[in-house]
Amino acid sequence: MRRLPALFPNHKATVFPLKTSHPLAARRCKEVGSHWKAALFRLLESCDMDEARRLFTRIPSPSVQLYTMMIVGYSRTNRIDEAFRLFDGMPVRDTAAWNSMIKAALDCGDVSLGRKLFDEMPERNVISWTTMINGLSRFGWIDAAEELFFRMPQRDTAAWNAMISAYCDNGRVKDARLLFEKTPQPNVISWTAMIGGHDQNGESDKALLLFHKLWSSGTKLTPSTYACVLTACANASELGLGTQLHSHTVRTGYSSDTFVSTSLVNLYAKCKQIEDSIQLFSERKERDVVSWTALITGYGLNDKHEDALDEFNKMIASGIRPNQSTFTSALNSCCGLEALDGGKKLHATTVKLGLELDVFVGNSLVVMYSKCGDVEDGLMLFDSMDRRNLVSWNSIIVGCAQNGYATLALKLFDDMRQINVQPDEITYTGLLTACSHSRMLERGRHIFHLLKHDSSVQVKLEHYVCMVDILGRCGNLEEAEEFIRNMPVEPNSKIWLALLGACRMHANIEVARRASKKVFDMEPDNSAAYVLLSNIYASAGRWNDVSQTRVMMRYRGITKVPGSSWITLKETRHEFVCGDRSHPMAMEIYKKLDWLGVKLKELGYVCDKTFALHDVDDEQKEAALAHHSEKLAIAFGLISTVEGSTIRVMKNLRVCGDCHSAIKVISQVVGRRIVLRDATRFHHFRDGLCSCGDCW
DNA sequence: ATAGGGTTAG
Repeated sequence: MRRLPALFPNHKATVFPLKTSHPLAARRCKEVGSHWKAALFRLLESCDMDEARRLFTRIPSPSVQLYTMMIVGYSRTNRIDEAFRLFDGMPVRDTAAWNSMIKAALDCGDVSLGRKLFDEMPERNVISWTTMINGLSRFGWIDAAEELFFRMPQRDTAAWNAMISAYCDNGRVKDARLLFEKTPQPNVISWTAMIGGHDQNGESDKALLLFHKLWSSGTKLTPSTYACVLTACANASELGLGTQLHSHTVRTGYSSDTFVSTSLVNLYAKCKQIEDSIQLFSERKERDVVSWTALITGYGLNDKHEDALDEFNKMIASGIRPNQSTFTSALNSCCGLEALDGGKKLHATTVKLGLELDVFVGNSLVVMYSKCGDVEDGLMLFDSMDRRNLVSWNSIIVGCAQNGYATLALKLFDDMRQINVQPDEITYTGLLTACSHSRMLERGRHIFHLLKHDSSVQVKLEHYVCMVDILGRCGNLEEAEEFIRNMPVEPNSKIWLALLGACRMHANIEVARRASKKVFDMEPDNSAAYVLLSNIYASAGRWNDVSQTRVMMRYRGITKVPGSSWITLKETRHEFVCGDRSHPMAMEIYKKLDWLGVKLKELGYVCDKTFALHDVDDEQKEAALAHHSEKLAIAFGLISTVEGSTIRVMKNLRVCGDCHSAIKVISQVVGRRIVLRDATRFHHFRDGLCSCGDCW
C-alpha cells in the first residue's frame, strides 16, 4: 500500500520560520502575496464575487493592488455599493485605486459619484482625466467631456483618442476630424477611431477614404482596424474592397479573430452573398451572440426569414442566450413572414429572459404587432413601455397610420410633442399617411405646414408623395397637379403614380392621361400604372382606350404581378392565387366559399361585376370573382381556426373592390374580425364594416 | 494579473 503524498508537503517549512527581519522575508512575503493574488484572480476571472470576498477577508492586510482588483471585480458585476464600501475602508489609496473607483462608478451608471471622486482625489494623472472624459461621453455629456479635455494639464495620444471617440459617439464627426488633425502623434488607434466614427455616423464612404490614407501610409493594421473597415465596406456595399481585405485578413492570420470574423459574416450578408456568410459562420471556432445575431440579421436582409427564425432556434438550442439585438432581428423576420404567432412566442421569450423592458426590444415588438395586423396589442405594448425614444413614437404612429387609426396617430403626435420629443422625417411620413388613409385634408395640410417649418427636419420626396395622395384622394386633382408643378424638387414616378391612383378614385381621365404619361416616361415597366389607366378607361366605358392600353402593355412585354394572398397559421404560410386548387384542403375551402356565397345572397349582396370585366388583371378575367385569392385565404382561415377568433390575411396587391365589399358582409355573417393587409394598408373588417371607411 | 484610447450584430 502506498502512502498518499501530503497535500501541502512544504507547508510548515515555507510559511512561518523566517522572522520579518530576515533578508529573505521580504521575498517570501511577496511570494505569499502572489499566491493570494493568483487565487483571487481566478475567482475574479470567473466573476465569483462572493467567493472572492470570502478569500479577500482571509488575507492579512491586503495590498492596495488586491483592494483595487476587488473593486474592479465588483464593478464588472455591477455591485457599485460594495465596490465603494471597500474603497471607503481602504487604509491607503494610490492613484490607480482612485482611477479604478472612478471607472467603477461610471461603468455602473453613477456619473455624479464618478465626478465627485474625480474632484476630490488628491493627485490626478492623465489616466484619471481620460477615464472621466470617456465616462462623461458615454452619458452624452459631451460638453463636460470637452471641457475636461481642454483643461487637462498634459495629454498623451490615448487622451486625444478618447476625445476623438467621444465626439464621434455623440455625432460630432466634424469636431472629431478637427481634433484628429491636431493630434500630435496619431497612432493606429486614432485612425481606427476616425474610421469607425465616420462609419457609425452614416459616412461610410468617408471612412473608406480615411482607410485608403492609412493604408498608403504603410501603418501596420490591427484586427480592430480590419473589423471597422470591413463594417464600413458592408455599409457602403463595397463588396470588392471587402473581399480584398478578407484575403488580407487570411494572410495576416486575423480572419479567425472573433471581431474580424463577425465583420466578415456581416459584410457578405449585407452585400447579399448570404451563402458566403453562412460558410464563414460555420468555419468559426466559437459562435457567440454577436456573430449569431449577424447571421440571423443576414438571413433577414436576404429575405430568408424562415431560415432566420430557424437559426434563432438553433442558437437557443445550443445554449447561447439571445440579447436585445438578437430579438430585434428575429422579430423583424416575424414581420417579414407576418408570423404573429411566432412573434408572440418571441415576446414570451423576451419576458422570460427579462428583456421585455429594453427599449429596442419594445420598439421591435410594437412594430411586429402592428405589421402583423394586431395594432391593439402594439398599442398595449407601447403604453406599457417605461422608457420610449423617438423610434418608439415613430413605430406606434406609423403602426396606427397603416392600420387606419388616423385620429389616434395624430393624438400620439401631440403627446410626443408635449414631452418635447423632436419628430423626424419618419414621424411626418407616418402622420401624412394617416391623413391620406382617412381622407383628412385639413389635418394633412396642417401637418405638411408643420413639416415645412420644422427646421430640424428635411422635406423629402416621400412627404410630397403623401401630400399629393391626400389632395388626390380628397378629390382636389387640379390642386394636386398644381402642387406637383410647384414642388422645389424634381417629381419622381411615385408622385405621378399617386396622382394616377387618385384619378381612378375620381374617374378623371384628363389628369390620368398626363399623369400616366409621366409615369411611363420615367418607369416604362411599371405594370401598376398600366392597370390603373386601363381601369380608369374601363370605368368610363372607353373600351377602345382599354384595349389600346392592353396592347401597349403586351407590346412592351409588361406582365402584371400575379395577385396572391396568404395566411400564416402555426408558423406555416398558406398561399393562394386566384382559382387555386393546389391546397390539400381545396375541397373544404371551396365548400366553404359556396356556403358563403349562399349566405351573401340571402343578405342581398350583389357582386360588382365591373371588377371582373374591366380589369387588365388576367387572374380576374380567368376565374369568377368568388375565387379571388383573398377569398380563398379567408375561407381557409375560417375552417382552420377557432370560432370567433380574428383572421389575418395578407395580399401582395391592393384588395379588389368586389372582395372588399364581400369581406365586409362575410365578417358579419361569420361574426369574426377579419384583418386584411394589402399592398398599401390594413383593412379591419368587423360587423359588416371596414376600418378604411371604404376609401383606400 | 490594480487604472485610460480604437474592434463585431442591432
